[in-house]
Amino acid sequence: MNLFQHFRDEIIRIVDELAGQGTIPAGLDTARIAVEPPREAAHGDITTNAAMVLSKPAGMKPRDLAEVLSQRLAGIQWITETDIAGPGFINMRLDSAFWHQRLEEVLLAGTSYGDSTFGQGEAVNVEYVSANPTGPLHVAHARGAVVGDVLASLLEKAGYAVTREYYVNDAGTQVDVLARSAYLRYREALGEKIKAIPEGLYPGDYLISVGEALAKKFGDQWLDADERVWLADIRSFAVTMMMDAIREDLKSLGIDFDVFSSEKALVEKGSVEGVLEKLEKMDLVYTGILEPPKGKTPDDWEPRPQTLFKASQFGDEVDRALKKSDGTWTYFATDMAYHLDKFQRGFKSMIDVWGADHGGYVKRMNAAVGAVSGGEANLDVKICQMVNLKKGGEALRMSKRAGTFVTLSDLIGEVGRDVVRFMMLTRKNDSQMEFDLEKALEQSRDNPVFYVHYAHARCRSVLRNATTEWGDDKISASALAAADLNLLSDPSELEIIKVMAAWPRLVENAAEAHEPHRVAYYLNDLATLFHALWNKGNDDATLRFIVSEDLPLSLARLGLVQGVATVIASGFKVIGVLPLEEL
RNA sequence: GCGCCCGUAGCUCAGUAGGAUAGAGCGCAAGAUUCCUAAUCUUGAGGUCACAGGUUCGAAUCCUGUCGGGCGCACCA
Repeated sequence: MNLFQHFRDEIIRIVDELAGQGTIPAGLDTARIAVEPPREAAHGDITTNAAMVLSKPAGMKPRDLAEVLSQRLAGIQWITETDIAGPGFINMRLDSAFWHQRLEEVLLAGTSYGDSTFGQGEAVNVEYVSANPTGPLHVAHARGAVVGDVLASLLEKAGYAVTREYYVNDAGTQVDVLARSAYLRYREALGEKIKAIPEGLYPGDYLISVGEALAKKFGDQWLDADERVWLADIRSFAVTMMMDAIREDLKSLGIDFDVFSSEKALVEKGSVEGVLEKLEKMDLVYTGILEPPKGKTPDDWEPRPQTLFKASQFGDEVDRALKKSDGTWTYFATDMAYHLDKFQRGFKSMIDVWGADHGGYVKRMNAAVGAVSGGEANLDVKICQMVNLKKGGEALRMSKRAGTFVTLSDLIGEVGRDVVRFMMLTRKNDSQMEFDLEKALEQSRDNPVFYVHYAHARCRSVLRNATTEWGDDKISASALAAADLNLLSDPSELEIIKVMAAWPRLVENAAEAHEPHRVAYYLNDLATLFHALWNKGNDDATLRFIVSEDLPLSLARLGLVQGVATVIASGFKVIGVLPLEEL
């Protein structure tokens, strides 16, 4: 349970009661009432701004209203103490038995602790990676892959019905380039000497095996054939191989999609004509000439009449082209059709995770979704800023042209899957990030992945030791849940339970804000508290987890340890990292 | 020139939909250590939240402008 939500419900009930009695006006807007942990632990366990946000509409001074609310709150179960502070905060303390119950709840729930019905089963589409099927994934894709995947897991945990989707751009000119590049390698595989890869084709070595596979399957039939003869076949063959490679890369990151949507299939189905028709009916399309971009006019700029979408009616700066000057669809047109397709599949809530280089595309896509859904659907685009790879403080230069760009599988090979996943969440998605390969492998406080792993391993170690001493049946999670947890009375023990009890709230808030990085920060905080508690046992032997001569106390403390391990495992599950038994 | 993102301790960054006295790690100084190990912890110093206005009970957070950095900027994807 989200305990803050619980007490918020209680406060709203009291407000209604007071309104019923005429103490305060009826029909006050309670939406802005928040129940939160206070910033300072000294202020209590929970705090509410209710008196401050209601004071104006209620026509009362904040502190007077706080006084009234506070008296009622003191009668609520588990609230042992209320206090009015500052401009009108109501601070409350909760009975320690309440916290012991929370620990019991953790132990009974296991890693499903924090699961919530907050999302009420709402369908959410999370689209991420969607890299062009023209080569292997590289480091820049890793961040989007992890952010999208963990966000999806987080939303699932918070009670949304999530679909993980990959949009395969298998219809544009870039896959023709891929086909031509593969054709070159095909001729190479049949014995022809290829000197330099011509400008405009993909030079990567990864296409050599595509050429070989083509030669093996199709023989020399296309050796002297015109492009029109082989283009479609080679294109689809190469795209399939690229997608297989990409799926393989994603699998090594532990990522699996529910749906791969093909741009080609969408186009062939006539979806783009469909979206145009829909827009025409709404009078959102016209033929016109766009102004040159302000300031810097491209050299080859010339006025061209094009089919345009009235994006400016939906918050974009200018209207956007749906057709190129040669009459073919723009990428934007197919993308619009794709998002309409998502909407028609029942998604009113869509999240796209994109790279920084697509930042300028956000407004028009939001405009597009607003238009095609008639304002019913919502699109949130998460832009992942660049990742600068470093090794021992020195920047690793990535250049496709020089062939030195680091692939995703290189990165995973270097530091491991779990480290990549966790490290990608150590920054907000819209902040740039430095990823130091050496630091990521260090076993120190510097490395948050290790630090959290270490806390979990320490928990497991203590539990193993206890099992040796007292046997398996006493130390299982369910047995520990039945222990007398009220014996946990040290402030540091209660403090760590309070942080565990905040996990359900964090899941809901992070899911609602679409901010998966909060999970990583939360785990780091929990690990910090646990390491501190551990060391207290070193300073003061009476605070150790295992006190041989006191079985009941030990069992209660082992319950705490099991709880910490459980919540860490629960968070790791969202991040997609396996907790370690030992290091 | 325009748009988006960012600007918080010496460095790298959080800041929980506007809350109380601004928070971590690293680095620096001093100390601790029989459960997983000095791979960890404790204490301390360190801040004009880029700058200037505004909104209100209350702003690092919202609005406007300025400065600085990143990404992008008819028809590519």
